[in-house]
Amino acid sequence: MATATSSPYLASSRILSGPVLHSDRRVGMQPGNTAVTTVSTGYRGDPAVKMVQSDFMQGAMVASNGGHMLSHAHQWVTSLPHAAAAAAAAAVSAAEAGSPWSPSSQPQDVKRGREDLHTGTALHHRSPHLGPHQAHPGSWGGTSAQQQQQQSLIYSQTGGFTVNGMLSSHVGQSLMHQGLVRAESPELDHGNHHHHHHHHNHHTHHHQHHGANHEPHSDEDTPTSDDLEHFAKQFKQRRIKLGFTQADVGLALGTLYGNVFSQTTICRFEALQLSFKNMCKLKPLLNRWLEEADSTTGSPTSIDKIATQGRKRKKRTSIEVSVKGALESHFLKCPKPSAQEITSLADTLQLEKEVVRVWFCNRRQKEKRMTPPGLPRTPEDAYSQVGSMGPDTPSPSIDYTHTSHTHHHTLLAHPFSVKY
DNA sequence: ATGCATGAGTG
DNA sequence: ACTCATGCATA
Repeated sequence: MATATSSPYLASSRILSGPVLHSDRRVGMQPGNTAVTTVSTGYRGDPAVKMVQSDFMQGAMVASNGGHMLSHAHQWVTSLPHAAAAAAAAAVSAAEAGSPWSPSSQPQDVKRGREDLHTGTALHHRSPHLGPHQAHPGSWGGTSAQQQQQQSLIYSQTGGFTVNGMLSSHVGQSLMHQGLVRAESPELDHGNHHHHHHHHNHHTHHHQHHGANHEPHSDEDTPTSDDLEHFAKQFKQRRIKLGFTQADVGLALGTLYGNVFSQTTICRFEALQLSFKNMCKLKPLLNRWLEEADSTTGSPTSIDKIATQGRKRKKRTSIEVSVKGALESHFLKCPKPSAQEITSLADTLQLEKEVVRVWFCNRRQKEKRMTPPGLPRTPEDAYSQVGSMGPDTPSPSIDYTHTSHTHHHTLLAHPFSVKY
Protein backbone atom coordinates (compact mmCIF):
# COMPACT_ATOMS: atom_id res chain seq x y z
CA MET A 1 0.00 0.00 0.00
CA ALA A 2 2.48 2.55 1.06
CA THR A 3 1.81 6.10 0.34
CA ALA A 4 0.53 5.69 -3.05
CA THR A 5 -1.63 8.48 -4.08
CA SER A 6 -2.59 6.97 -7.28
CA SER A 7 -5.96 5.51 -7.30
CA PRO A 8 -6.44 1.95 -8.20
CA TYR A 9 -8.71 2.98 -10.92
CA LEU A 10 -6.10 4.68 -12.90
CA ALA A 11 -3.82 1.84 -12.69
CA SER A 12 -6.28 -0.69 -13.70
CA SER A 13 -7.69 1.22 -16.51
CA ARG A 14 -4.44 1.64 -18.13
CA ILE A 15 -3.92 -2.00 -18.13
CA LEU A 16 -6.79 -2.33 -20.38
CA SER A 17 -4.59 -1.91 -23.27
CA GLY A 18 -2.94 -4.85 -24.67
CA PRO A 19 -3.13 -8.42 -23.75
CA VAL A 20 -2.48 -9.77 -20.43
CA LEU A 21 -0.27 -7.88 -18.25
CA HIS A 22 1.16 -10.13 -15.83
CA SER A 23 1.72 -7.83 -13.09
CA ASP A 24 1.42 -9.15 -9.71
CA ARG A 25 4.18 -10.36 -7.68
CA ARG A 26 3.17 -11.46 -4.34
CA VAL A 27 5.80 -10.23 -2.10
CA GLY A 28 7.99 -8.16 -4.19
CA MET A 29 5.39 -5.69 -5.06
CA GLN A 30 6.12 -2.26 -6.15
CA PRO A 31 4.72 0.73 -4.44
CA GLY A 32 1.99 2.59 -6.02
CA ASN A 33 -1.07 0.61 -5.55
CA THR A 34 -2.43 -1.66 -3.03
CA ALA A 35 -3.86 -3.93 -5.52
CA VAL A 36 -3.21 -4.89 -8.98
CA THR A 37 -5.54 -6.25 -11.39
CA THR A 38 -4.80 -8.55 -14.12
CA VAL A 39 -6.56 -8.25 -17.29
CA SER A 40 -8.11 -11.04 -19.04
CA THR A 41 -10.97 -11.35 -21.22
CA GLY A 42 -13.36 -13.66 -19.90
CA TYR A 43 -16.76 -14.75 -20.32
CA ARG A 44 -19.26 -14.25 -17.75
CA GLY A 45 -22.52 -15.85 -17.81
CA ASP A 46 -25.11 -14.24 -19.76
CA PRO A 47 -27.64 -13.11 -17.28
CA ALA A 48 -30.35 -14.36 -19.43
CA VAL A 49 -30.29 -18.05 -19.48
CA LYS A 50 -29.54 -20.12 -16.57
CA MET A 51 -31.70 -23.01 -16.08
CA VAL A 52 -30.18 -25.29 -13.70
CA GLN A 53 -31.34 -26.70 -10.52
CA SER A 54 -33.68 -24.17 -9.13
CA ASP A 55 -35.20 -23.41 -12.40
CA PHE A 56 -36.11 -26.90 -13.10
CA MET A 57 -39.45 -26.88 -11.52
CA GLN A 58 -40.18 -23.35 -11.91
CA GLY A 59 -40.75 -24.11 -15.47
CA ALA A 60 -39.97 -20.68 -16.46
CA MET A 61 -37.07 -18.53 -16.00
CA VAL A 62 -36.86 -15.79 -13.61
CA ALA A 63 -36.57 -13.34 -16.35
CA SER A 64 -33.32 -12.13 -15.21
CA ASN A 65 -32.99 -9.66 -17.93
CA GLY A 66 -29.62 -8.53 -16.93
CA GLY A 67 -30.48 -5.63 -14.89
CA HIS A 68 -27.69 -5.69 -12.50
CA MET A 69 -24.38 -4.09 -12.46
CA LEU A 70 -25.42 -0.73 -11.51
CA SER A 71 -23.09 0.28 -8.87
CA HIS A 72 -19.96 -0.44 -10.68
CA ALA A 73 -19.10 0.91 -13.97
CA HIS A 74 -15.46 1.11 -14.42
CA GLN A 75 -12.78 -1.27 -15.30
CA TRP A 76 -15.01 -4.06 -16.25
CA VAL A 77 -13.25 -5.56 -19.07
CA THR A 78 -15.40 -5.89 -21.98
CA SER A 79 -14.08 -8.30 -24.39
CA LEU A 80 -15.08 -9.87 -27.53
CA PRO A 81 -13.61 -13.25 -27.60
CA HIS A 82 -13.69 -14.94 -30.86
CA ALA A 83 -15.81 -17.76 -29.86
CA ALA A 84 -16.31 -18.96 -33.28
CA ALA A 85 -16.15 -22.37 -31.89
CA ALA A 86 -18.96 -24.08 -33.56
CA ALA A 87 -17.46 -27.42 -33.33
CA ALA A 88 -19.85 -29.94 -32.08
CA ALA A 89 -18.47 -32.63 -29.99
CA ALA A 90 -14.93 -32.61 -31.01
CA ALA A 91 -11.80 -33.39 -29.29
CA VAL A 92 -11.43 -30.81 -26.71
CA SER A 93 -8.11 -31.33 -25.27
CA ALA A 94 -6.64 -29.58 -22.44
CA ALA A 95 -4.00 -30.71 -20.17
CA GLU A 96 -4.26 -29.33 -16.75
CA ALA A 97 -5.30 -30.15 -13.31
CA GLY A 98 -2.08 -31.89 -12.89
CA SER A 99 -2.92 -35.25 -14.19
CA PRO A 100 -0.23 -36.66 -16.33
CA TRP A 101 -2.63 -39.01 -17.85
CA SER A 102 -5.59 -36.97 -18.37
CA PRO A 103 -5.76 -35.94 -21.91
CA SER A 104 -9.40 -35.43 -21.75
CA SER A 105 -11.82 -32.79 -21.05
CA GLN A 106 -11.41 -29.21 -21.59
CA PRO A 107 -10.13 -26.44 -19.46
CA GLN A 108 -12.94 -24.82 -17.76
CA ASP A 109 -14.76 -22.67 -20.04
CA VAL A 110 -17.76 -24.78 -19.94
CA LYS A 111 -20.55 -22.63 -19.12
CA ARG A 112 -23.86 -22.51 -20.67
CA GLY A 113 -24.51 -19.51 -22.65
CA ARG A 114 -27.71 -18.72 -24.27
CA GLU A 115 -28.42 -21.32 -26.78
CA ASP A 116 -26.27 -24.14 -25.89
CA LEU A 117 -28.73 -26.47 -24.50
CA HIS A 118 -27.90 -29.24 -26.79
CA THR A 119 -25.47 -30.80 -24.54
CA GLY A 120 -27.28 -32.64 -21.97
CA THR A 121 -29.17 -29.92 -20.50
CA ALA A 122 -32.25 -31.49 -21.78
CA LEU A 123 -31.85 -34.48 -19.67
CA HIS A 124 -33.57 -33.23 -16.69
CA HIS A 125 -36.73 -34.73 -15.62
CA ARG A 126 -38.51 -33.74 -12.64
CA SER A 127 -38.17 -35.79 -9.65
CA PRO A 128 -40.08 -34.87 -6.63
CA HIS A 129 -38.27 -34.42 -3.45
CA LEU A 130 -34.73 -33.83 -2.82
CA GLY A 131 -32.38 -35.69 -0.69
CA PRO A 132 -31.04 -33.82 2.23
CA HIS A 133 -33.47 -31.84 4.19
CA GLN A 134 -30.72 -29.88 5.69
CA ALA A 135 -30.85 -31.23 9.09
CA HIS A 136 -28.33 -29.26 10.94
CA PRO A 137 -28.32 -25.83 9.62
CA GLY A 138 -25.14 -24.47 10.84
CA SER A 139 -23.25 -27.33 12.17
CA TRP A 140 -19.98 -25.78 11.57
CA GLY A 141 -21.34 -22.63 10.44
CA GLY A 142 -20.93 -21.55 13.93
CA THR A 143 -23.50 -18.98 13.33
CA SER A 144 -26.20 -21.49 13.49
CA ALA A 145 -29.04 -19.22 12.99
CA GLN A 146 -28.72 -18.11 9.54
CA GLN A 147 -29.51 -20.70 7.12
CA GLN A 148 -32.15 -18.80 5.43
CA GLN A 149 -31.59 -19.57 1.92
CA GLN A 150 -32.96 -22.75 0.65
CA GLN A 151 -32.38 -23.39 -2.89
CA SER A 152 -34.38 -26.04 -4.39
CA LEU A 153 -32.66 -28.67 -6.25
CA ILE A 154 -34.12 -31.38 -8.17
CA TYR A 155 -32.23 -33.81 -10.14
CA SER A 156 -33.34 -36.34 -12.52
CA GLN A 157 -33.41 -39.68 -11.03
CA THR A 158 -34.50 -41.58 -13.97
CA GLY A 159 -32.05 -44.32 -14.13
CA GLY A 160 -32.25 -44.56 -17.79
CA PHE A 161 -29.35 -43.04 -19.45
CA THR A 162 -26.15 -44.65 -19.94
CA VAL A 163 -24.75 -41.44 -20.95
CA ASN A 164 -21.42 -40.84 -19.68
CA GLY A 165 -20.37 -37.45 -18.90
CA MET A 166 -16.96 -37.67 -20.28
CA LEU A 167 -15.41 -39.93 -22.77
CA SER A 168 -14.87 -37.21 -25.19
CA SER A 169 -13.47 -39.47 -27.76
CA HIS A 170 -10.18 -39.84 -26.26
CA VAL A 171 -7.14 -41.74 -25.86
CA GLY A 172 -6.34 -44.53 -23.66
CA GLN A 173 -7.88 -42.99 -20.70
CA SER A 174 -11.16 -44.62 -21.13
CA LEU A 175 -9.50 -47.87 -21.66
CA MET A 176 -7.41 -47.85 -18.66
CA HIS A 177 -9.90 -47.11 -16.05
CA GLN A 178 -12.39 -49.55 -17.14
CA GLY A 179 -9.92 -52.14 -16.36
CA LEU A 180 -9.25 -50.80 -13.00
CA VAL A 181 -12.74 -50.09 -12.15
CA ARG A 182 -14.06 -53.46 -11.42
CA ALA A 183 -10.76 -54.84 -10.59
CA GLU A 184 -10.22 -52.73 -7.66
CA SER A 185 -12.74 -51.00 -5.63
CA PRO A 186 -12.06 -52.14 -2.17
CA GLU A 187 -12.83 -48.90 -0.62
CA LEU A 188 -16.03 -48.50 -2.29
CA ASP A 189 -18.34 -48.71 0.53
CA HIS A 190 -21.12 -46.46 -0.17
CA GLY A 191 -24.58 -47.71 -0.34
CA ASN A 192 -24.53 -47.80 3.32
CA HIS A 193 -22.22 -46.21 5.65
CA HIS A 194 -20.50 -47.64 8.52
CA HIS A 195 -19.02 -46.26 11.65
CA HIS A 196 -19.92 -43.07 13.33
CA HIS A 197 -22.73 -43.51 15.69
CA HIS A 198 -21.98 -40.60 17.76
CA HIS A 199 -23.27 -37.18 18.28
CA HIS A 200 -26.57 -36.57 16.87
CA ASN A 201 -27.29 -33.16 17.98
CA HIS A 202 -30.15 -33.06 15.73
CA HIS A 203 -31.20 -30.06 17.48
CA THR A 204 -34.57 -28.63 17.05
CA HIS A 205 -35.48 -30.22 13.89
CA HIS A 206 -38.82 -31.70 14.24
CA HIS A 207 -40.42 -31.51 10.97
CA GLN A 208 -41.51 -34.58 9.29
CA HIS A 209 -43.59 -34.40 6.30
CA HIS A 210 -45.54 -37.04 4.58
CA GLY A 211 -46.21 -40.01 6.67
CA ALA A 212 -44.27 -42.39 4.56
CA ASN A 213 -40.91 -41.07 5.29
CA HIS A 214 -38.12 -43.44 4.85
CA GLU A 215 -35.31 -44.28 7.12
CA PRO A 216 -31.77 -43.28 6.72
CA HIS A 217 -30.26 -45.51 4.21
CA SER A 218 -27.74 -45.14 1.53
CA ASP A 219 -27.15 -41.60 0.80
CA GLU A 220 -30.52 -40.23 0.56
CA ASP A 221 -30.88 -38.77 3.91
CA THR A 222 -28.82 -36.19 5.54
CA PRO A 223 -25.41 -37.56 5.96
CA THR A 224 -23.30 -36.73 8.88
CA SER A 225 -20.12 -34.85 8.73
CA ASP A 226 -18.27 -38.08 8.88
CA ASP A 227 -20.22 -39.46 6.04
CA LEU A 228 -19.29 -36.54 3.97
CA GLU A 229 -15.76 -36.64 5.02
CA HIS A 230 -15.44 -40.21 4.05
CA PHE A 231 -17.30 -39.96 0.93
CA ALA A 232 -15.24 -37.07 -0.21
CA LYS A 233 -12.10 -38.89 0.60
CA GLN A 234 -13.03 -41.96 -1.23
CA PHE A 235 -14.56 -40.14 -4.04
CA LYS A 236 -11.29 -38.52 -4.68
CA GLN A 237 -9.40 -41.72 -4.52
CA ARG A 238 -11.62 -43.44 -6.93
CA ARG A 239 -11.79 -40.54 -9.20
CA ILE A 240 -8.09 -40.53 -9.45
CA LYS A 241 -7.83 -44.21 -9.93
CA LEU A 242 -10.29 -43.95 -12.68
CA GLY A 243 -8.14 -41.39 -14.22
CA PHE A 244 -10.47 -38.51 -14.19
CA THR A 245 -9.71 -35.00 -13.34
CA GLN A 246 -11.91 -32.81 -11.26
CA ALA A 247 -12.84 -30.96 -14.34
CA ASP A 248 -13.91 -34.16 -16.01
CA VAL A 249 -16.28 -34.91 -13.25
CA GLY A 250 -17.79 -31.51 -13.25
CA LEU A 251 -18.36 -31.83 -16.92
CA ALA A 252 -19.85 -35.22 -16.57
CA LEU A 253 -22.30 -34.12 -14.00
CA GLY A 254 -23.54 -31.66 -16.45
CA THR A 255 -24.07 -34.24 -19.06
CA LEU A 256 -25.66 -36.59 -16.67
CA TYR A 257 -27.89 -34.33 -14.78
CA GLY A 258 -27.78 -31.13 -16.56
CA ASN A 259 -25.84 -29.49 -13.85
CA VAL A 260 -22.38 -28.61 -14.85
CA PHE A 261 -19.84 -27.87 -12.26
CA SER A 262 -16.42 -26.51 -12.52
CA GLN A 263 -13.20 -27.94 -11.41
CA THR A 264 -13.33 -25.57 -8.55
CA THR A 265 -16.44 -26.99 -7.12
CA ILE A 266 -15.31 -30.55 -7.41
CA CYS A 267 -12.09 -29.61 -5.83
CA ARG A 268 -13.82 -27.95 -2.98
CA PHE A 269 -16.06 -30.85 -2.49
CA GLU A 270 -13.16 -33.19 -2.18
CA ALA A 271 -11.51 -30.84 0.18
CA LEU A 272 -14.69 -30.32 2.07
CA GLN A 273 -14.51 -26.68 1.57
CA LEU A 274 -18.14 -26.26 0.95
CA SER A 275 -20.90 -25.60 3.34
CA PHE A 276 -22.48 -28.55 4.94
CA LYS A 277 -25.61 -28.06 3.03
CA ASN A 278 -23.84 -27.77 -0.21
CA MET A 279 -21.89 -30.89 0.50
CA CYS A 280 -25.09 -32.75 1.10
CA LYS A 281 -26.47 -31.54 -2.10
CA LEU A 282 -23.53 -32.56 -4.17
CA LYS A 283 -22.90 -35.88 -2.62
CA PRO A 284 -25.73 -37.72 -4.28
CA LEU A 285 -24.71 -36.43 -7.62
CA LEU A 286 -21.14 -37.36 -7.26
CA ASN A 287 -22.09 -40.65 -5.85
CA ARG A 288 -24.15 -41.36 -8.82
CA TRP A 289 -21.42 -40.32 -11.13
CA LEU A 290 -19.15 -42.70 -9.37
CA GLU A 291 -21.51 -45.51 -10.02
CA GLU A 292 -21.92 -44.58 -13.59
CA ALA A 293 -18.26 -44.17 -13.97
CA ASP A 294 -17.39 -47.75 -13.51
CA SER A 295 -20.30 -49.10 -15.34
CA THR A 296 -19.09 -47.33 -18.33
CA THR A 297 -18.31 -50.53 -19.98
CA GLY A 298 -19.44 -49.35 -23.25
CA SER A 299 -18.91 -45.92 -24.41
CA PRO A 300 -22.20 -44.36 -25.07
CA THR A 301 -22.88 -41.00 -26.19
CA SER A 302 -21.03 -38.12 -24.95
CA ILE A 303 -20.77 -34.66 -25.93
CA ASP A 304 -18.98 -31.59 -25.23
CA LYS A 305 -19.90 -28.18 -25.45
CA ILE A 306 -17.96 -25.20 -25.89
CA ALA A 307 -19.51 -21.98 -25.31
CA THR A 308 -17.26 -19.20 -24.72
CA GLN A 309 -19.28 -16.18 -24.98
CA GLY A 310 -17.71 -12.90 -24.50
CA ARG A 311 -18.92 -11.11 -21.55
CA LYS A 312 -17.59 -8.75 -19.11
CA ARG A 313 -16.21 -9.56 -15.83
CA LYS A 314 -14.27 -7.48 -13.51
CA LYS A 315 -10.67 -8.21 -13.43
CA ARG A 316 -9.48 -10.06 -10.51
CA THR A 317 -7.93 -7.77 -8.03
CA SER A 318 -4.81 -8.84 -6.33
CA ILE A 319 -4.58 -7.51 -2.91
CA GLU A 320 -1.22 -6.93 -1.46
CA VAL A 321 -0.22 -9.08 1.39
CA SER A 322 0.17 -6.23 3.72
CA VAL A 323 -3.24 -5.03 2.85
CA LYS A 324 -4.63 -8.44 3.35
CA GLY A 325 -3.15 -8.43 6.75
CA ALA A 326 -4.90 -5.23 7.51
CA LEU A 327 -8.16 -6.57 6.28
CA GLU A 328 -7.65 -9.64 8.31
CA SER A 329 -7.10 -7.61 11.38
CA HIS A 330 -10.27 -5.75 10.89
CA PHE A 331 -12.06 -8.90 10.26
CA LEU A 332 -11.06 -10.22 13.58
CA LYS A 333 -12.40 -7.20 15.23
CA CYS A 334 -15.44 -6.90 13.17
CA PRO A 335 -16.48 -9.53 10.71
CA LYS A 336 -19.34 -7.47 9.57
CA PRO A 337 -18.29 -3.91 9.11
CA SER A 338 -20.91 -1.42 8.27
CA ALA A 339 -21.07 0.17 4.94
CA GLN A 340 -19.58 3.17 6.46
CA GLU A 341 -16.70 1.32 7.88
CA ILE A 342 -16.10 -0.43 4.67
CA THR A 343 -15.92 2.83 2.94
CA SER A 344 -13.40 4.31 5.24
CA LEU A 345 -11.44 1.15 5.29
CA ALA A 346 -11.42 1.07 1.57
CA ASP A 347 -10.26 4.58 1.56
CA THR A 348 -7.49 3.87 3.92
CA LEU A 349 -6.32 0.90 2.03
CA GLN A 350 -6.89 2.51 -1.26
CA LEU A 351 -9.12 -0.11 -2.53
CA GLU A 352 -12.47 0.14 -4.08
CA LYS A 353 -15.23 -0.12 -1.65
CA GLU A 354 -16.68 -2.96 -3.57
CA VAL A 355 -13.48 -4.87 -3.37
CA VAL A 356 -13.40 -4.50 0.34
CA ARG A 357 -16.99 -5.44 0.68
CA VAL A 358 -16.50 -8.54 -1.36
CA TRP A 359 -13.43 -9.39 0.56
CA PHE A 360 -15.39 -9.47 3.75
CA CYS A 361 -18.12 -11.48 2.21
CA ASN A 362 -15.67 -14.03 1.02
CA ARG A 363 -13.87 -14.03 4.26
CA ARG A 364 -17.04 -14.75 6.13
CA GLN A 365 -17.96 -17.42 3.76
CA LYS A 366 -14.62 -18.97 4.19
CA GLU A 367 -15.24 -18.99 7.85
CA LYS A 368 -18.28 -21.04 7.38
CA ARG A 369 -16.89 -23.77 5.31
CA MET A 370 -16.20 -27.17 6.51
CA THR A 371 -12.76 -28.47 6.81
CA PRO A 372 -10.69 -26.54 9.10
CA PRO A 373 -7.69 -26.02 6.93
CA GLY A 374 -5.55 -27.01 9.77
CA LEU A 375 -6.69 -30.47 10.39
CA PRO A 376 -7.07 -32.64 7.41
CA ARG A 377 -7.18 -35.60 9.63
CA THR A 378 -8.00 -36.05 13.15
CA PRO A 379 -11.21 -34.22 13.35
CA GLU A 380 -11.07 -34.25 17.02
CA ASP A 381 -12.02 -30.77 17.54
CA ALA A 382 -14.57 -30.49 20.14
CA TYR A 383 -16.61 -27.45 19.95
CA SER A 384 -19.34 -27.11 22.37
CA GLN A 385 -21.26 -24.62 20.55
CA VAL A 386 -24.43 -26.44 20.18
CA GLY A 387 -27.54 -24.93 18.86
CA SER A 388 -28.07 -22.42 21.49
CA MET A 389 -26.91 -19.36 19.87
CA GLY A 390 -29.02 -16.62 18.68
CA PRO A 391 -28.72 -14.83 15.44
CA ASP A 392 -25.76 -13.25 16.91
CA THR A 393 -23.15 -15.78 17.23
CA PRO A 394 -19.93 -15.11 18.84
CA SER A 395 -17.18 -15.26 16.41
CA PRO A 396 -15.32 -18.44 16.07
CA SER A 397 -11.95 -17.77 17.33
CA ILE A 398 -9.40 -17.72 14.73
CA ASP A 399 -5.87 -16.88 14.83
CA TYR A 400 -4.52 -15.67 11.70
CA THR A 401 -0.88 -15.49 11.79
CA HIS A 402 0.83 -15.19 8.58
CA THR A 403 2.06 -12.24 6.84
CA SER A 404 3.71 -13.45 3.81
CA HIS A 405 5.50 -16.45 2.76
CA THR A 406 4.36 -19.31 0.79
CA HIS A 407 0.86 -19.39 1.81
CA HIS A 408 -0.06 -22.45 3.59
CA HIS A 409 -3.14 -22.48 5.54
CA THR A 410 -4.10 -20.37 8.28
CA LEU A 411 -4.69 -22.43 11.25
CA LEU A 412 -8.27 -21.90 11.62
CA ALA A 413 -9.91 -23.36 14.52
CA HIS A 414 -13.06 -24.70 13.20
CA PRO A 415 -16.10 -26.50 14.26
CA PHE A 416 -15.81 -29.47 12.16
CA SER A 417 -17.07 -32.45 13.87
CA VAL A 418 -19.04 -31.39 16.76
CA LYS A 419 -18.49 -34.55 18.56
CA TYR A 420 -16.67 -35.78 21.50
C1' DA B 1 -5.81 -25.27 -4.82
C1' DT B 2 -7.56 -20.63 -3.98
C1' DG B 3 -8.49 -15.69 -4.33
C1' DC B 4 -11.58 -12.47 -5.89
C1' DA B 5 -16.09 -12.05 -8.37
C1' DT B 6 -21.02 -12.64 -9.95
C1' DG B 7 -25.81 -13.35 -9.10
C1' DA B 8 -29.97 -15.34 -7.31
C1' DG B 9 -32.65 -15.18 -3.44
C1' DT B 10 -33.92 -12.76 1.01
C1' DG B 11 -34.85 -8.98 3.97
C1' DA C 1 -26.70 -5.25 1.56
C1' DC C 2 -25.96 -9.97 2.99
C1' DT C 3 -25.67 -14.99 2.36
C1' DC C 4 -24.70 -18.79 -0.39
C1' DA C 5 -23.49 -21.47 -4.35
C1' DT C 6 -20.30 -21.30 -7.99
C1' DG C 7 -16.69 -20.29 -11.01
C1' DC C 8 -13.02 -17.68 -13.77
C1' DA C 9 -8.45 -16.64 -13.40
C1' DT C 10 -4.34 -17.45 -10.99
C1' DA C 11 -0.60 -18.92 -8.29
